[in-house]
Amino acid sequence: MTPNPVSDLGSYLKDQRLQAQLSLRQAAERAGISNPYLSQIERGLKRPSAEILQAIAKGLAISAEQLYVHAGILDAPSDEDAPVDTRQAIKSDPRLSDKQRKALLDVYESYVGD
Amino acid sequence: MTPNPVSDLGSYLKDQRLQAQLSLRQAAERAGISNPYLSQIERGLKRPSAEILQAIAKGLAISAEQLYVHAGILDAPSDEDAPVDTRQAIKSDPRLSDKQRKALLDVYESYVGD
DNA sequence: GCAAAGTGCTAACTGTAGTTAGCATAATGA
DNA sequence: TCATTATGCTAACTACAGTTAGCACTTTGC
Repeated sequence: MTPNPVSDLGSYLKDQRLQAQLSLRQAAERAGISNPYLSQIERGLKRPSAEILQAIAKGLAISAEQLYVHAGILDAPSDEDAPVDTRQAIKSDPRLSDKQRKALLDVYESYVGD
Repeated sequence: MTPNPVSDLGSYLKDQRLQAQLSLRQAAERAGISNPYLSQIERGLKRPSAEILQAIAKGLAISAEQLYVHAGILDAPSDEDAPVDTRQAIKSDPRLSDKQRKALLDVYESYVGD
């Protein structure tokens, strides 16, 4: 079921780093940590502190909350606190043109199947 | 203005513990950590890992997010600026995989600029 | 062909988180 | 009065997070 959160954190981080087109050293420098350490984190050999995680998240411009969840440090977003419905948010977003709104909704629906 | 988050964490924790009518040892046992360590945390001598923080939070039945913010580990609630934020909705949508989330965010961001 | 620079990795070290053992004081109760 | 128990604290240790130095392998450019 839920994959090991700690070892999974590594591959998640690596994924995000690659998607951001960053080398290990570049990402490490952005996060202000050493590249061997980031390497060890990505391979699941070390479990970074939350401070480090936050720094990495900032460096990769991704959500710290997301990272914490993957690190098993924060409990998964409880469905009970009723996160805003994404579809609804898109529909009512004033910053989107109608065309953009439609496109974004299409992408979203293709993902969640509906 | 904003007090030092790290040293402030200690007094915040102590406050919460006293409000819960727990002795140091009781709180430590509930959190599954040693009482000297909790003592040092409360006095700002040690900075606990996020895992420990989470355990303490659970023991005191308080919000882990709250604690993380006080620990300076999580940035203060960001949704103040945009009440119903599409970006936020996408980020916290449990139906999306991380890849999909990233992709959708990329599309959205390309639309609204930011 | 071969420097030069970029890739990720290993080894060995340092610092600090978190431990156990035990101290001093204050409150309870026989 | 004196043992007992709970309070928080200090000291000394262990484990591991995070460091620097440097290796082997590709890729780029002259």
